[in-house]
Amino acid sequence: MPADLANDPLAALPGYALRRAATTQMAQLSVRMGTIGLRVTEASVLLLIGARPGLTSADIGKILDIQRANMAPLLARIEDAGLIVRAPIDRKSQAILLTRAGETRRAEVEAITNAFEAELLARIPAEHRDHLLPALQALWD
Amino acid sequence: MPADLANDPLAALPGYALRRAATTQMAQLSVRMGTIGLRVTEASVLLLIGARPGLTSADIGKILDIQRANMAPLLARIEDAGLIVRAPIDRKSQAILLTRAGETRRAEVEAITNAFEAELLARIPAEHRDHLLPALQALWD
DNA sequence: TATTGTTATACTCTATAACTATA
DNA sequence: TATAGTTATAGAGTATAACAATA
Repeated sequence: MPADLANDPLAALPGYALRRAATTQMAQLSVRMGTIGLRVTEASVLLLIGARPGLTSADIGKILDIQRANMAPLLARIEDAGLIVRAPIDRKSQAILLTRAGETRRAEVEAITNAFEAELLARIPAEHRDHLLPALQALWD
Repeated sequence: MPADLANDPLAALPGYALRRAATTQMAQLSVRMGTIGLRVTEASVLLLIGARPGLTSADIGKILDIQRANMAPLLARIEDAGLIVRAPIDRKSQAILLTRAGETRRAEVEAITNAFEAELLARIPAEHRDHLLPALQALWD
């Protein structure tokens, strides 16, 4: 059901609209990432590692706002899938790097992401479009 | 961590910013609703029932995009808390109505919501502020 | 002392399937 | 036949606490 001011008194609230827009869009992105066997969070990690190889698990968690405790099983899944390897930095930390298969998968994630982002922006009336990203960035911390 | 274009290549993606902004803001709203013993979804139901008394469980679910199966335990919780009652419409459907205690709680939800929404908008640079709601509504269905 | 990586655990939201009863 | 309400169940994201090992 699209935003319906007449019947839904919550539809006029930016915070509520933010939640509804995010859940709807993320559900759609989840379906697309599912076609290549990835969850959205796993896909976001592949994009980050591709852009910044050598980050540690803790680094990735801080940047993507994922708790260290939740990074462990996430990395285990994409490692089991052969997409990443761990290179020891010292006896405590490990750099996360993409494998060849991981780089291939990352490129697929990038293609899906670019198409998704383009379609998302296309849905927004032109006069509002360029304001979305800066407005959202101001709400994020 | 706020949006950081230099270190987070995902920060320039509107869809990713949408997710981050929504999770951050909803976590904050969740804390505030928690002070009156409610979850965000429960609070949204109280606001809707207050504005449109007599809706059925199925109606509420369709408007708020909550599955019928998930409405059952949600309504059971706020009924057990004495905030709503059910009035039979026929032998199959029930109208959901606020009790006196429910109306009091709804007013508290409204106050929290108004303060939250005002603070949310205040964070957005003025030139972008009025564009957020229409942009989000265009993404929601 | 602080940080890394990990395990265990729990809560919330969301999703589907299946069932009974009634419109 | 379709809809209302419910139960059971599972997947996903998120959160805290606790631990061993190392910086």
